[in-house]
Amino acid sequence: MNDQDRRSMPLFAIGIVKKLTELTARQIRYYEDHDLIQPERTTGNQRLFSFNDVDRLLEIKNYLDKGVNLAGVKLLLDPSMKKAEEAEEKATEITERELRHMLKHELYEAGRFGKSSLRQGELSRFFH
DNA sequence: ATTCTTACA
DNA sequence: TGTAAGTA
Repeated sequence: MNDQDRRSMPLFAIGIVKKLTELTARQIRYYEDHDLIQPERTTGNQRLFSFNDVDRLLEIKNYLDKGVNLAGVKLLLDPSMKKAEEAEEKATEITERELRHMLKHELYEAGRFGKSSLRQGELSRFFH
């Protein structure tokens, strides 16, 4: 078994994830409803989160703290966002005034790092 | 004891 | 988002 398999392995119940991310169960479930994460389910319908899910939630939390709304976070975490211009259009179209001003410039620079660099540390430094 | 869904403040 | 209710 390789690292990727390990990172995507369904291991933690929501109670663990709450402690790890300091998010409420309400928020975690809400983000799932909005397709920002897709945790596995046990036979009893209980959510099981992987390391990737936890990292993802941490990133979501960071963006949210920076003032980006769900629509914006969704775009930032979307693998299809390879070009800043593309994301910029969608962002301004969906979240209008919220992201338009702030995200315009920052997404442009962030986009220059490409998909693989759209991770926690690297991109977050653009959001001040 | 925990988590889940639904629904209302 | 928080929280209450009724379950699984």
